[in-house]
Amino acid sequence: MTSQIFSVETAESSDPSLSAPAFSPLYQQIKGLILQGLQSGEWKPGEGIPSEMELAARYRVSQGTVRKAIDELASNNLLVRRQGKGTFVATHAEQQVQYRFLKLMPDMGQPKRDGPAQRKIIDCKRFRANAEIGRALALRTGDAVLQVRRILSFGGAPTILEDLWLPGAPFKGLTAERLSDYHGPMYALFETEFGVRMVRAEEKIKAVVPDDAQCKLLEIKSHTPLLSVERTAFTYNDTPMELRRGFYVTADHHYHNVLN
Amino acid sequence: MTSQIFSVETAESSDPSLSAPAFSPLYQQIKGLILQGLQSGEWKPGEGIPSEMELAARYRVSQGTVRKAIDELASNNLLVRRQGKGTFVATHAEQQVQYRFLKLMPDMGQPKRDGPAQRKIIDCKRFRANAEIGRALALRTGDAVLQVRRILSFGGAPTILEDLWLPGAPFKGLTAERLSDYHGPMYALFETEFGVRMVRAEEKIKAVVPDDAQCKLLEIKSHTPLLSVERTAFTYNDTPMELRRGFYVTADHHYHNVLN
DNA sequence: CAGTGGTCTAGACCACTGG
DNA sequence: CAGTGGTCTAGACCACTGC
Repeated sequence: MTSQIFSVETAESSDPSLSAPAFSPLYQQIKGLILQGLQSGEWKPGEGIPSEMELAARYRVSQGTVRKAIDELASNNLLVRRQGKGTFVATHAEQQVQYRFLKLMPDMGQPKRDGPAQRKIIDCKRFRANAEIGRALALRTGDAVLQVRRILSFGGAPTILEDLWLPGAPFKGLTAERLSDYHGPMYALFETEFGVRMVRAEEKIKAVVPDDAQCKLLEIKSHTPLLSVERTAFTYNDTPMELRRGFYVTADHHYHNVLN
Repeated sequence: MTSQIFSVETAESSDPSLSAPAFSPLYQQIKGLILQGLQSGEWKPGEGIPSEMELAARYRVSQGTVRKAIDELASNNLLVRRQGKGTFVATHAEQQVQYRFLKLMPDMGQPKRDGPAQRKIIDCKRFRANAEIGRALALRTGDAVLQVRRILSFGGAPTILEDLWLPGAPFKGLTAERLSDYHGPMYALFETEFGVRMVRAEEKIKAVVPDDAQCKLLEIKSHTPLLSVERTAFTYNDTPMELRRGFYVTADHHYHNVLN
């Protein structure tokens, strides 16, 4: 079983020294096939995927090969392995860490945040993408965009003011009411209601001075600096699906990061 | 070769339901042994470790088992694999990314920073640890501590002001002159001159207002907020070896982070 | 108990590096 | 070319879960 099942790496041109050899190990191809199943919705967040033996049979490779493929997907947080039970599609819902992408922690106290956050939706409106939003979300200027503004409070103190921009098409039907009614992480709602799963994100962080509106909403004095956190979140295929600009009050909290 | 070479997991008491089963896979034990070699200095940063086959023979396990051990150490950035050449101890010197732990990027421009940073050592003095420093570095209050203050500039603009605290014992002989003379990352100097390798770090980030001294050193106006980045860096064994408090000017730069 | 993921082995072959 | 890491297989057994 050394032969390639999938017609890859066969692009052997007359001059192999030019252009890429394009060698791709079998397990990478399997990884790609599993990824397709995830994107296509064959297996939904929270559900289990077939056992390693089943997948090995389906793709006609050994168990060790699909194992290595799954290993990588699991280390990318796309799958979750549970010994004795199976392998499951990762989800933002029913996750021990309520906010996987929120790295703001209280200065004192446990990794567990001081109780669940209070969330208040301030605004939720549609408009047409300007150049900046369009670029960030890979849309054309003028395409429909949804903007959400909300405040998160910890222990009663307003701490995070954030604006979100979402592409209008995938999120058709999202309203302030639906956001307010939903209990649980926003990304979990995106999964269950709109079939959009956030997989990865990048953040750019700066220190800024608040404007008057921000001071009022966050109940801070005008000289209190804010942490500006601009996040782009991606679904499968590195498709950007959300732009988010958050302003964090860091009087009693800090952004926590681990470097390896 | 299923039997355990190392006397582990044999602690089978009369009541196995009580206390931990303490089962540890073979490859974890191998990982521990390799780690010992790294800590003890048997293999130094930049050097190569024995080949997988050699290690397999030495530890009396299969190649696949040491392979899995090395895989984990490599994903922890302790080792670097190079196909066809061997496996090497990771080092902060001779690394493509000059500053592995510095996540400040220019707003515009490549991931490559705008040329190498200009570094200026402002101060380097010894004193005795107060309670806070002692706690952070796992020292007793009163133990010798080294404090360094320096400024990093990018393209001529002072951008980072940072204070470092180091335990006095391992860094005996460190002077401002030696720091100034050294070209390359500070952590590389720590490796080659003091045998201290930084493996992991944690950062706590806040937005703060600068004081007068910081304004003068960073050449900024008093209303310019700063990013406060407090880092604890660890060697092997999760031993804290450095406390660092940096203040970043984020007018033209941002702290870049990736979330998975 | 059967089914799942997790470990370990032994051996074959491939891709890359350097002399 | 020999030596290294990288891939793939086949099969055995272990640890955990749930019925």
